[in-house]
Amino acid sequence: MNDSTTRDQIVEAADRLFYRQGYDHTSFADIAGAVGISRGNFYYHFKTKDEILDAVIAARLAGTRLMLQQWEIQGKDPADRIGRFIDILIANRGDIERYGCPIGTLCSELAKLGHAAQGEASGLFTLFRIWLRRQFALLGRTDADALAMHLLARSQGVATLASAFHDADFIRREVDVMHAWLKSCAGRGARATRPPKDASRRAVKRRTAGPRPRSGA
Amino acid sequence: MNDSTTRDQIVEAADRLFYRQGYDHTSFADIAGAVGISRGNFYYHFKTKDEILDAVIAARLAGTRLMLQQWEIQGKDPADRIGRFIDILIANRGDIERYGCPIGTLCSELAKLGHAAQGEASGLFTLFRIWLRRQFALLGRTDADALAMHLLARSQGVATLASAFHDADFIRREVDVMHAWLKSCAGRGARATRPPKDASRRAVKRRTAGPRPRSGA
DNA sequence: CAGCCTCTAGGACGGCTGACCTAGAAGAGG
DNA sequence: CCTCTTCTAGGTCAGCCGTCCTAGAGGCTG
Repeated sequence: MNDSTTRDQIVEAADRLFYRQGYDHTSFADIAGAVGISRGNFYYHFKTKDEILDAVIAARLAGTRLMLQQWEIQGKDPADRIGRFIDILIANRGDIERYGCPIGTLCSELAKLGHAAQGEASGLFTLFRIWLRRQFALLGRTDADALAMHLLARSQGVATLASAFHDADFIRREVDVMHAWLKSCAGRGARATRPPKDASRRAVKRRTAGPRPRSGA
Repeated sequence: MNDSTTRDQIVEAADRLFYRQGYDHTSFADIAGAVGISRGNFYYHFKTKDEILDAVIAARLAGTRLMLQQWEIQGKDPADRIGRFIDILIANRGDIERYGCPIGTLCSELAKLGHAAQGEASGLFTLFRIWLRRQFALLGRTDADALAMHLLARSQGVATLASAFHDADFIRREVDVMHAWLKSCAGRGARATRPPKDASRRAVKRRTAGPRPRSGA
């Protein structure tokens, strides 16, 4: 189990190809060609194509957990951390314009295929959802989960439309709008739903266990 | 040109199957089985699978145009018409929860396949974009196109997440937020995009759509 | 009747798919 | 040297794919 084993190369190539071509449309031959190994060699590392998908999802989960952990450390405050999430759209705008969101398009495809790994794929969204929920809760919002879902949905929509219209500039504009929205969210903390509730509820300072830094990768 | 010709049945079945299973994953045998005709019979009506896709997209375009025209007539004012667009999510929430948005998922798949019909598929979005742009312009907004794209993106994101989490109730909540946002848009004319303050609370009565709003979402 | 057109059924074709097997290379340890 | 384990290459397999062909049913016209 060295650093750049064949297995890792397969997962990496499959990850990239699943993103760019879709899972169903990517064949063993495609991955083999990308890695530079023979077709039949797959059976030693993965018994079925589904196993490759599971490994790809596991790798994405691990990578996402790591990223969120680093944001947790590097971000000055919750608003700053949420801003980093929004800025993913900017950092990846080239790929998003061409292939859409890696998570959203995978979940959509697996849903249409009726694939068993739907739940694991949507777990990628859940990772962001829980993380965002905590950040919004730290801002004093009692509707933190709804805000997390709202922001996730906004990002998804931007990715879908940017891909459909091949318009990376649209991403920039919507990211600005999202940052403005975030500012208005962070400005008034204790506001719960519509009516102005009393501010007796302070920011939830749950020191809940963060995402476990488990999962080998 | 009878009413229920074999060709129409093929297009109708293909439309439904492309939506539920995806274009690439739907075979001639699937469509033939749904219609109840033999596999080889396709070649008389459509020479290639791409031709079926073109016919499906053309049918969706025609249906969407008809729906928008009727909204134009039935809607009392621009804000009311835009509200009807938002309410597609409610009317189709069952399908959206299972299969996502018919337009967005088709565009995503065709983008990954590198299919030539990408442009025609995104034309479905353009239909809504232009129509929404006109409505926002009638509201006195100078940034009508940005608002149209913003609303389209919001709808797309809601559909994607509702499908990933199999949560139709999320659709209801976000639709309420969108209606609130629309209200704040219609209030004053020339202002820039205003984000929603709250992520929950209901404020809208359901509408009874005239034509079946089966496209868009 | 014959002739023509529209439409359908069923099968055949090459090609690609995922799954699977086996021989053997590469390396470690004795 | 040999043996064992780990890993790889190449090939085989049944099965489905989109495409395409042909025979013929059914209707209409003359």
